[in-house]
Amino acid sequence: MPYITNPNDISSQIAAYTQAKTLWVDTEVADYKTKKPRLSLIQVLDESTDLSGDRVFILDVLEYPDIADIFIEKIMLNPAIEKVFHNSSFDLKFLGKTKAKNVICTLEIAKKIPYYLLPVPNLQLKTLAENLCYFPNVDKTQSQSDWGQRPLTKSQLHYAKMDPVYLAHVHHRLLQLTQLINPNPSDEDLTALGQRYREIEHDWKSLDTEINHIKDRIKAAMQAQNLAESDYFKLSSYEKTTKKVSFDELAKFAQQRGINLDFPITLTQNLQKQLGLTDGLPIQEEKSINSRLNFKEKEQDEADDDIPF
DNA sequence: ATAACTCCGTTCGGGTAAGC
DNA sequence: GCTTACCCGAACGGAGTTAT
Repeated sequence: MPYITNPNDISSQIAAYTQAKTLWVDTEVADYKTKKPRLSLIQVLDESTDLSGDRVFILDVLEYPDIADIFIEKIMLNPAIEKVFHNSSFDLKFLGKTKAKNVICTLEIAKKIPYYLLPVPNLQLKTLAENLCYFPNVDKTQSQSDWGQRPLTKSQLHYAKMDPVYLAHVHHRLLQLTQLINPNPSDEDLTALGQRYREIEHDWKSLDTEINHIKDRIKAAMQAQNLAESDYFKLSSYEKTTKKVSFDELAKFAQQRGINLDFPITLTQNLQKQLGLTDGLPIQEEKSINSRLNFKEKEQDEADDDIPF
């Protein structure tokens, strides 16, 4: 685990990384609660199979923002290098913002995977590392420590080194799951999918209706008992203001003020009924095709009404 | 504290099926 | 054949999550 503090060494390490295909990257930020947070560390891993963190380089850029800028220019803005982060939107605030190219976010990937394939209470890196990759005892206690102090403690450096390791393994497993959930629709086995649907339909209906029933009861109960909070739930409410005006008044108003209100209004069935004949109205029709799944109750009997033998 | 993003609850419109 | 009930998707806005 090389911990590099010398600006020249950091620069040459950055130069070496320009040849990489994929980099797993994490940052630590000091004073993140203040108005002027400072980038403290950039941790980089270029070999996803590393389990120990031996190949992680920790670049200490706290005193060298210009070196961080070199990292941004040579690595972050380079579309040829794939950069993997967890919750990349946070790190990108310090590493190139919207100008960064070819950035992968494991949090975003994880969000796209349905719960039944990734049944975890949250999608924090620690949780994914433990549940998806079976890393024991992932320590996140240093996460909110003082990254502005020097020297950094041993456990801070250990924490900093391990994050890219977790990241690379989580990334690998997420890619596997992603492949699993994105089959080619043309190749799908509709019989197998239908059978699976039948298998779980009963449990799904039972659970779904019970969950909703319970929710409704809890909501009604908390409202009746005037509770904003119970052991398990918070009840929030907000006021919603909807402003309405009669169509006539609106038209008059717009005309008087010379306001251009030339935008289309949907003629709902209700409106059409009220209008009656709409001859002379330049109505534009937009057609859309919506498809919808309908279940067959039974296996269909071989049709006896369309095949004449 | 922040920013980006998705989730969740709600409402609305339109379409289909059930019921008479 | 007509009305009613229900379901689905779209749209909207607040809540929640994630990193340090």
